[in-house]
Amino acid sequence: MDQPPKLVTDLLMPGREGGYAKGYETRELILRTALHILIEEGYRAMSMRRVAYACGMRLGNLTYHYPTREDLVRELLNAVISSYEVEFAAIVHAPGVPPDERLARVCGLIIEDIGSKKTTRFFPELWALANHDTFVYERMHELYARARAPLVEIIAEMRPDLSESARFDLALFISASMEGLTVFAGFQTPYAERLPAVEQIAIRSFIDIVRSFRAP
Amino acid sequence: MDQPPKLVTDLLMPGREGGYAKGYETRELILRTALHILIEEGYRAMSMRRVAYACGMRLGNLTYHYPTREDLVRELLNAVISSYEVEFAAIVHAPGVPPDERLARVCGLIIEDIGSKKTTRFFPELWALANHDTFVYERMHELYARARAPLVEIIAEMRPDLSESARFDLALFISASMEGLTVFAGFQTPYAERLPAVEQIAIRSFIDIVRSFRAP
DNA sequence: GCACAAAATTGTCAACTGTCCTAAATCGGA
DNA sequence: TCCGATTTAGGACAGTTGACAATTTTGTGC
Repeated sequence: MDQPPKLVTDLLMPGREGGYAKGYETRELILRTALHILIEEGYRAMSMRRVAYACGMRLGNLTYHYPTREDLVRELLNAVISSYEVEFAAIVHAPGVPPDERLARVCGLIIEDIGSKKTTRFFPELWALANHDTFVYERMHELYARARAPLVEIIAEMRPDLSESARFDLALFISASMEGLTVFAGFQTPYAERLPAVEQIAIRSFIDIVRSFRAP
Repeated sequence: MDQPPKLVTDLLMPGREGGYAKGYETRELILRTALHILIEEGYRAMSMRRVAYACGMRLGNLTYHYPTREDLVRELLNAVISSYEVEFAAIVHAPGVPPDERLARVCGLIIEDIGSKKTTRFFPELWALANHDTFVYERMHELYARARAPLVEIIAEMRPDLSESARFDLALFISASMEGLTVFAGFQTPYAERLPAVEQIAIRSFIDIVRSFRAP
């Protein structure tokens, strides 16, 4: 029932500018620990002290690196979101494959990622936060805009006859549709074992609707 | 930019058994206020004192009706989830309409509900909570199972040739697909104004995939 | 080895949290 | 109207929270 070991880093630190190497490592430990608590016990449990003690350090030390809780949350989200952004950037460039197949591959990757513990746990927290925090809201939708971009491109190849707006709506639907699976077929959800079957349905459905869509 | 006035109650109190009418009204006020805070400011802001003072009452009074915070949260979720359950129950029974049309109607209702402030704000909180709280997890998936039931029925009418499992997977995909729209095209989200367009795409896509699905 | 910045530690602060308790006020049925 | 059940007020409690100041330890570059 455990998770396959993830080779990809689930957290991308911003480049170190000045400061000692040790401090940089400390900050990475802090963010990694904070993420761990967020995933395992939720946002409410992710207090400054909780993070500090889980790091084996004192509160004052934590507040030295991240003066306020808001600073910590901001940097944590930035680090996690950045890790997705570099992953997506790597996927976009895969030429010599027909667009249908590329669409299937991209969607397959995204849906399989949804089955991972980190994604299943992290994003619902993010969605909830985005409803009440402007910074989270903007950063999150910035990420999703990047994640949608490849979809829009592929759809444009498949359906050059469609308007830009229609293509966007299709990509939006496909993207949102996949994200919705998180709650129902994500890690340790009731229908986690149906994820592969639903993935097949989803991909077939997406290709169909892109091929057959007619503007109203 | 405001919400059209909702006539349907967004919170269904459990039947009053014993006690004075006053106490019953107080409990309703408490739950309604707690929901309001949850929607407007998030789960973290929904503290006992915050709820009590927003109700214009003292903390001691709140803890009389809901001794612990967990009691309050449990009852709040039950009340909100129940309101959805009675709505769904009303929709199920609408005979004399072809299944495609019924599928379109049910999905249309659900997607339009996703555009409401209450739904857009409440459910992401629920999803996040469900990841770390067994009670919320079970109650939430109980709700979704009921919400999916009509879909499964309609799909069974449209595709009696399919296996039970295949029908379920289709319903699961359709249901999850719609829920995913919450984050992107829900109330005051970046693409809220695309919700009607995406609704058309979604419904067409759902009917297509149910009609054309072939077991692997 | 020195000087100094960076890092880490300790302790304190007011504010807030959930829970519990008792006394007073209020309500509804007899 | 009166009495018991129900509801409310008010306070006390221990524990937690985020923020901050003062201090010591550590590491780096010269």
